[in-house]
Amino acid sequence: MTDIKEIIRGAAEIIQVDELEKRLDEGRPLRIKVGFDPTAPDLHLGHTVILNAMRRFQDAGHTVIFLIGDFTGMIGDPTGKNVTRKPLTEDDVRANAQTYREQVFKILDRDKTEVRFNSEWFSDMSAADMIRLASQHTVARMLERDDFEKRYRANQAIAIHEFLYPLVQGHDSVALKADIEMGGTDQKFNLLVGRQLQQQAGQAPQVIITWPLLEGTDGVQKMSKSLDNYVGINESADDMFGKLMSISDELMWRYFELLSFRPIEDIEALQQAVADGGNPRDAKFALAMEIVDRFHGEGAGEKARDRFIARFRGGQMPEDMPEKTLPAEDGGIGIAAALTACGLTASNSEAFRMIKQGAVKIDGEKVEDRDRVLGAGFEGVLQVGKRRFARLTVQD
RNA sequence: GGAGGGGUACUCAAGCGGUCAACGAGGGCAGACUGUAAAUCUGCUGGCUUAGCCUUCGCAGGUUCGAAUCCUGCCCCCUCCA
Repeated sequence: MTDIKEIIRGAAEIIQVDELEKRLDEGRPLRIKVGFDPTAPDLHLGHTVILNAMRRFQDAGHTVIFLIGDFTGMIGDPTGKNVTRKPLTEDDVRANAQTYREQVFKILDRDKTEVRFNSEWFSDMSAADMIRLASQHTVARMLERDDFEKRYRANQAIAIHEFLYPLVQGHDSVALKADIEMGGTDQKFNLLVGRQLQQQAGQAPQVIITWPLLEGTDGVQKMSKSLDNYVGINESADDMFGKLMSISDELMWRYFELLSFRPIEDIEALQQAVADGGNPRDAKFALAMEIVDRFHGEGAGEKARDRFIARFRGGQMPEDMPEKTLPAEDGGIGIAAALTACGLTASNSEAFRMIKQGAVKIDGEKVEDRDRVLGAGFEGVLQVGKRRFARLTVQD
């Protein structure tokens, strides 16, 4: 039996702990519901925090319900920013769901996962039923939600349908008879509505477990694609490894807690080793290897680490890099134009700046002459900074 | 419907007739130092056929030798009143 402490490690909040313990004591497989937005199927490590928790429940013998909010997607969670959101077509939803499946089962146990759509019980719901659902909650209680309250006080618009979102999500819990619902800390209010609706429907209220939003590689803001501080689960092993190595030491422990499957004692041992003078880099290696292994298969992490070491400690070039062949004009091509054509710099102006700063190398040799011309027949590796490489051939 | 305030480069934010490709901060990139970490220091951060030239300050016109800066019209945002 898996230790409950292990399962809920890193959780932000549990409502109520004693209810959770009681249900676990019942000895039956619990139904754990987690809802996913059907619009953003490109997962990054931030999303995996909750997937990992789901997996731990599965390993302890429980059933996980992967709920795709296709009906809810038509409403759009109130963010205050995007009042209007393009409704998804059925085809979109199906395609997104497929992408989800492919990515999600890298972590979840397929056999212990129930994939459901909330359109199952909503698309046929009558207007009368919907109004009946709406009657189960009050405006005052809706306004308890932080962002509603702020917007209301600030005289900003709140559309009626936004009030419906928590109700719809809560009704999902009723329909699924969820024992537990998990979500990000930003979901707390919606999850609480589920508790209430279940109670009104005569069900035992679900236990709520919220998970922190993982910080991105910058260590400050939450991981998100738009902030470009994310590590995508479909990224190459080398990119993934490199990005993980670039996080700060402090953040590394956070990632260990939320992303690693290592037992807590192991992590504490690593922490102790670093405190005793061990190189934190080695702990980071362990973290990066574990995560690369998870998404690229056993052994991929070790290989990624070896390449990493070879490249950065030994100062070697990466094995694979973009290759480019350019035509020689008037017998050659200017270094700046070549860098830009290879995508290493955004413009010739930037290329000149980089050369001036001593950031440009050809086959490892620093380029000093900004007007250098690469003649026809040139073959070599262009480099800007530490990480941008391209292999270039100049043709006649 | 009325009154007022504002739209400047990735973001915030100065400038209010020439010395402005545009202060400063953040972010980003690069160099040094390292463990491709953090912190720190330094530089860069519109484009080009790059020691010169070209295009930028909501949009379109106008005044002027010269405008981000003045005038006119338009669009958008915010605040107060109805």
